[in-house]
Amino acid sequence: MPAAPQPVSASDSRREALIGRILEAALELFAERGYHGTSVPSVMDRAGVGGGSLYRLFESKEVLVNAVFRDAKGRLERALRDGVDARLPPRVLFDELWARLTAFARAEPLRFRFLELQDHAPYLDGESRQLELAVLAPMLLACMDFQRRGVFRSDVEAPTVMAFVWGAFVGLVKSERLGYVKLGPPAFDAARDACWRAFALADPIDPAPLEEKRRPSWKRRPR
Amino acid sequence: MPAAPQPVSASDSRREALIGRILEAALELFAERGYHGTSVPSVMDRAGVGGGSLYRLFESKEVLVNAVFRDAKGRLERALRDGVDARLPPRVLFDELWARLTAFARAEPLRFRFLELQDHAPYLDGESRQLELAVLAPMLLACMDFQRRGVFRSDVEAPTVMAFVWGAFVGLVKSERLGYVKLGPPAFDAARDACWRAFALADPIDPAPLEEKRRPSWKRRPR
Amino acid sequence: MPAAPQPVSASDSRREALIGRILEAALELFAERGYHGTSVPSVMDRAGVGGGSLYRLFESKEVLVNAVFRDAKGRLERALRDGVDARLPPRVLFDELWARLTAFARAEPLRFRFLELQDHAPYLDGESRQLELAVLAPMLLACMDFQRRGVFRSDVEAPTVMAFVWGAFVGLVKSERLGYVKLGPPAFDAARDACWRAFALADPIDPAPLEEKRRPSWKRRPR
Amino acid sequence: MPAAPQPVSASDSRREALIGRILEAALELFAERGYHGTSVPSVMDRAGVGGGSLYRLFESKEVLVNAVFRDAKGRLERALRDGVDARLPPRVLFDELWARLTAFARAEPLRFRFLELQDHAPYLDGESRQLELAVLAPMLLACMDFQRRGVFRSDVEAPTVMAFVWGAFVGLVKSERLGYVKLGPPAFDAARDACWRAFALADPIDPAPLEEKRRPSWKRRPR
DNA sequence: AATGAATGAGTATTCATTCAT
DNA sequence: TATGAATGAATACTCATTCAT
Repeated sequence: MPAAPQPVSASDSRREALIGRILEAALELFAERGYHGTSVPSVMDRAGVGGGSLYRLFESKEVLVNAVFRDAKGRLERALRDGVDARLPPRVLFDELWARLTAFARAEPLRFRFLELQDHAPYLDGESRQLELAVLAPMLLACMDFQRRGVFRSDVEAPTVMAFVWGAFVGLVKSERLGYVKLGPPAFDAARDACWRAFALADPIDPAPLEEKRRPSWKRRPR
Repeated sequence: MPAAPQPVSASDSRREALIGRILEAALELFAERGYHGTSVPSVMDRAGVGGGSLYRLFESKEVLVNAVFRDAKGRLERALRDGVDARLPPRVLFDELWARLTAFARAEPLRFRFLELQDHAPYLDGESRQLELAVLAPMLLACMDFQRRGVFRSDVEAPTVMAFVWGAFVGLVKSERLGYVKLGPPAFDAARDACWRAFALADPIDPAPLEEKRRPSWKRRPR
Repeated sequence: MPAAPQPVSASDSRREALIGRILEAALELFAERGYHGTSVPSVMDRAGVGGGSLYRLFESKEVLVNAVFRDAKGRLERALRDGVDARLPPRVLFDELWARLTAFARAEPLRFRFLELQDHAPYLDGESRQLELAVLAPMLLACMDFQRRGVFRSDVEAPTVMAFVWGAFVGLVKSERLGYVKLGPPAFDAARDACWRAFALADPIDPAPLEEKRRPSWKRRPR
Repeated sequence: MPAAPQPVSASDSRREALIGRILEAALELFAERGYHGTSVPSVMDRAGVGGGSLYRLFESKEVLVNAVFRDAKGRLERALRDGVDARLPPRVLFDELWARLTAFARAEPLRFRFLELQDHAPYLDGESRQLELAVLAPMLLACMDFQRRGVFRSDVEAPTVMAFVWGAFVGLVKSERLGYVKLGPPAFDAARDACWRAFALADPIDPAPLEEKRRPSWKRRPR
């Protein structure tokens, strides 16, 4: 089960390293200044590569930003999905996802910020938009499942719940970045519980005892 | 009680009209493509003015974007604040603010989107940032008041509550714009109730009977 | 003998005053920053007139600079010519002209500087260039006369003598403006004598006794 | 003794050539139309380079004009200074300098004209102004030396003598450029002698016999 | 393969000039 | 008559992209 394809030759690995440097540099700049605010030469400088090399690997600025997007979105997707057992008890599953999201935002602030900035920007291509859905889909399914099982209320549609929860989380992160609040683990936990209260039906099915099993993946770096 | 100063001459009113056209054109483009993605000539074209005119009224692109920001933020502020009685019962006050926010987002989608794009972007000047706070402050005060009076839980700080609620709302609006969900009044009401549940203490102080008085300003345009 | 034409009506005199203000403002700016470095709006501002007025009186920037040039050159011409008796003894005549030149440069530094800057600039029209000659002609005639009468050497042509003397004078003034030297009347007198020595034949025809009659018009302002 | 550093690579020499072409083009245009009258695109066109290239080598129009100035002033300085023996007999030294100045003005009319246009113009930077003094200093020293040794009169200060002589020379050159006079070697020699007479004391210390040694470097191109 | 020199279309901004009021 | 709002061509400068080395 090769998670990452092995480079087959020295030159391949050089190529990979170069791509990595460029993607990293581009991420930093795009996240900080946005797509239009970032010049290709500034990416070259930061990555320490010449113009020709960059353009051999990415045929245009648009292709580059899409690559950065797919890389970041892919990492987020894996961070949320890998090794999650959808059959966990709802509350545990919910907490697990929230914890993973928190960990990702903490470990990869630039990627998180970059992804926030790009909501269907016109320079994103079809494939990138597909990925958007790929990230949301499993969470959406879980949400629908919760509703079907009576864990979540059904007075709002599942996508709306998703939008709400995702929005609330982004709001917290953005607010911290702008310096309006300083958030530690307890605050994130409280926010998580607030989300749960917002949509959960008061249910004896999902009782307090689960409390001990929570907080499972607090420090893991998804990178 | 003249809310807006009356233009005292024909040339003043022409000037106002021109400023209005430019601000409108700039808003549309900035909201759609962002600051760096919008060229000054494109604003001229859309506003139907020559280059010199725009630069007589706004001395640079930065001044222009700040003017658009202040205009939009000011409208939002007035929409949220004008005629609100902070002494209403908590639940009624909360619903009122939510309704006003909803109405603003509906009536002024471009302005709302533009404001969401700008998170303390480096081209906003001091005065614009002041306004940012001016909008949040009353809501923040209400939130702290709710906590003090035991209406809201106190396990999260008020700014965090604000960030959460604001983020959730933005998440909903953005999601609708991207076509992920279609939201009608009932969905917004449900989201409002979800927010309330997220932070309210189950309290007999704020009893059900208030229910009848809700939904007060559903169609008002905040302008 | 009306030197300046009398304005025949109130509106004529307003017109004259306006023209005067514009010419003055333009002179100051052109002298300081040159033709291309001076914007028409800056002239309007300094003169305190609207764009339309300026363009009614001067149909273009080129026409304006020519008017300034002719005004300045005309003043210089009159300063050098009015009331000069070409039949004075050579040395006296020479000293007289030098004194007038000095007085003009002192009294009208901006005009002098402006005139220095414009050597056949391409925006000067035929009439302006004619004036150039009108200023030089009498001096040139005097110079040729001196040569004919054996007062000046004849190993250089008269125009060359003129160029030399004029250049030397401009050199002094420019040098003072740039702060390289500080020149008082004695220095100008010494320079005058140096010029004389440069071209005069040691002649018993022009003996020392004339000394008393010199320095005749030291304080007159040619304006 | 390598006067100019050898380009160490092909790309270095291409770079030098490009810089040379740009400086040449800029010189021609600045000399003809002045700084403000010359557009950067016109320099590009004349040099046959694209916009980016010019701006890679010179970061702004101001930097460019300073480079042209320094290049021209440096050439003039070397033309006046290289291989001059300050211990030559005064008259011989004076003639030598005059001859070099003449040769420079003949060989490099554009550079001479350009330098004349710039009188401490506001766009010249500190380094350029230093150079200004570097050119004048040796001549000034010689002049002061002449005064100390009783070769030149002392009724005017040395800087004034310099200003006079330099101004006279510029006057001649300018006059020829404008077509007022046509100057050959004899005319320049006569002007030189006029300058000498203007300031020299009649002295037996510097007798006629030196006459034969004069006119030493009439055709040398200063670079 | 990799560089960075070179390009030229594009950007923000200014300014000579016109014209409605 | 006089103003200054309005224009649009032109300017200094940048940047996405190409290509010779």
